[in-house]
Amino acid sequence: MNIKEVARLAKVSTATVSRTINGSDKVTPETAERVRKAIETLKFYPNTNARALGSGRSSLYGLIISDITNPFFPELVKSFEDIAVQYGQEVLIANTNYDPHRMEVCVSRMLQRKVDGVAIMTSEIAEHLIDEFNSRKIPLAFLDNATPQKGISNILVDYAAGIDAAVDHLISLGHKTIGFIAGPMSLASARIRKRAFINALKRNNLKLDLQFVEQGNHRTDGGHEAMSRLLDHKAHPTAVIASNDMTAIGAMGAVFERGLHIPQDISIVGFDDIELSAFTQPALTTVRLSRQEIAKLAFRALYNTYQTGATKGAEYTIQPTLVIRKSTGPKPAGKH
Amino acid sequence: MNIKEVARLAKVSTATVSRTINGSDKVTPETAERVRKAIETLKFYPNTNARALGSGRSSLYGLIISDITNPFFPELVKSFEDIAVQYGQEVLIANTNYDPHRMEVCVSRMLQRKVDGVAIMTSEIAEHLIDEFNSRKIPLAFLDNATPQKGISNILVDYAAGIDAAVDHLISLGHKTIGFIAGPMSLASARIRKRAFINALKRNNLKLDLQFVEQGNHRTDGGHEAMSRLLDHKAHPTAVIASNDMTAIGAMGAVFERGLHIPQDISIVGFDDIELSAFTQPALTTVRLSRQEIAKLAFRALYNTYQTGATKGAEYTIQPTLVIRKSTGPKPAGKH
DNA sequence: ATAGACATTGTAAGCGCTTCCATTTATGAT
DNA sequence: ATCATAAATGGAAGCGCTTACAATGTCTAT
Repeated sequence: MNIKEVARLAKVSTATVSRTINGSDKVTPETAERVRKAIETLKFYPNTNARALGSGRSSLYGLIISDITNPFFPELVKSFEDIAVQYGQEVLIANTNYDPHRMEVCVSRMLQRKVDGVAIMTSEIAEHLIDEFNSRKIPLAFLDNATPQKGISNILVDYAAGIDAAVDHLISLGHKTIGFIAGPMSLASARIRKRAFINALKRNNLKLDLQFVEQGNHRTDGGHEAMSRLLDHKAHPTAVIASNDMTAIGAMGAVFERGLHIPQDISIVGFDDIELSAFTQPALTTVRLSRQEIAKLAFRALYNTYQTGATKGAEYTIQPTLVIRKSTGPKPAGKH
Repeated sequence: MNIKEVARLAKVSTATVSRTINGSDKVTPETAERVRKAIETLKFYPNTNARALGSGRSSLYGLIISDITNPFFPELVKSFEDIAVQYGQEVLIANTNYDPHRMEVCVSRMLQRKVDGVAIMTSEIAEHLIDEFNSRKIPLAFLDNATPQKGISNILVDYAAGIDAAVDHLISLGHKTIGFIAGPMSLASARIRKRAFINALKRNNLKLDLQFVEQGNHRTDGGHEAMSRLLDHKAHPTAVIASNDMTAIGAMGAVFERGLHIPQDISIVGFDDIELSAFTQPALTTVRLSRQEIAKLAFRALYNTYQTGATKGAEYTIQPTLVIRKSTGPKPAGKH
């Protein structure tokens, strides 16, 4: 079953069938109708591989993530696909599994499939791999690229604004001693969040006690351990901000283990607003980072760059927003 | 950059380059080495579209799911990809968004990309769409296909065994009045789970009180409401089994709202063991349904069928296993 | 030295589309 | 009626591979 058979049945040339499929305006409505009917009766599905090969356009956009089982990504993937579908494009997903070596495999897949653009939503990528895309003029869009390059689009997140909102919220609840559980310092975004926290304290004239800035790893276990250490201090903070939600969830577990209550004894704030966060007990107050917005901006940047052949990438900044749920409350009376 | 340039640089024909890429044994090691070096220096990536078109094999396997943001699926997707990679195959993911109409789009994508097989992990699919695959001899693998057909592989889940294990566990903890929150009756698997629950009670000579068999919807809100209704009974069950984890999580929220404690006042058991379940407070005891096993069996069935050209599909049964965490405990003293 | 068998490599015809260019047909101005 | 112009359609080359088949080279047995 191919375009030739359709052409035969519709009594037109293959060129006309192709034009009909692609919605060219150079086909009379009657001819188009005849072709469409032929396609229908033959149950013909145009071969994507042949189309891509013939046209030189794959209509495929790559999306490289760390790991689909990491709760941060599913919503991002879904949003990216939704917007791609709106533009009549398809999506190729690849995950690195946090392994720089696997990034090569991901890039290779993208290159072999001749994608029209790639969104890279995970940090580590070697310079020479970026070059592969550049030399082939394949548009790239990064999330949080620390060292932006000409021609590459970049989605920046205003982490500072998000952290500020969290700190302000806690201050408005009367908290004066606020702790922080940082993410891995190898991650640029984690470093920025930590710094933003320190700056926010300064801005509000709260004293910064470095023993209340603990180190986590953006996973639950790290959050659990860091919070345990925080609680070991006789005068521990009455509120703690975690660098991401998984950390916050781990931290909550540590609080419960000590027989303390959230938010009566201690308030917790996360970052990201993963789906899980609405279902913790109590529901987690967190700084929402809209994956939908990230996906939309990234896709549009890629699409526009590909279509216009632009040589310089776009740059966007996303504002996270505070989502107040049940894990934050007034500073407990009698505490400092 | 194409195979021709590689051939020129390596001073061989394109056929030899192709053979080298595909690991044919009809190439002298020295020649192969020369070709490989040429590929390396030219940074050549073979065009997947051309390969598929030329060979008639796409080496692509489709995976149709409901929605990647549904916590049941990410692990399934990951496992499916992992096993596919092991076999040197690629994966095309499509989601229906629970919309039968979107299923047509998914099928269309699969057909256009000429996939070598499709795993359908979501229920509703119209008969005529199945025919499209059958007539093209594209292997199919279903999860829980209620009406199995010749030529189609089927992964069955022994839901009854899972529910039995949950009931036995609760009985061993002393519970005598056990409630159940069912899933949507439109779902075959939900119907089976409910029936299995009723049978398990019978088998253990526990009296079945139909007012303790509530209706949920496999989402948190349904679980919440159903549990609220259950708790309205003055003599409510001391343990409740939910048809899936999302339901169980919603139910837990309802319990907390009444100021009751889990598992001291009431025990809760879920089904599926989604990632979230290990992080609820308390961690959810649940019946684990291994998505990894499902994915492996489905992929292997498809791959084998495609390779051998077999006309009859395989059938497998998966045994779920009880995962005991913290949401179940001894029947509260003084209760019936 | 020579024929036959076998291993390696090359030639070229597809695979199923898209699209440039040529051709045909319709339209309108003169 | 006639010709220029535009619109619709067709012919065919090409996209980058794979692979059947042909050609070449090597080696052994005679």
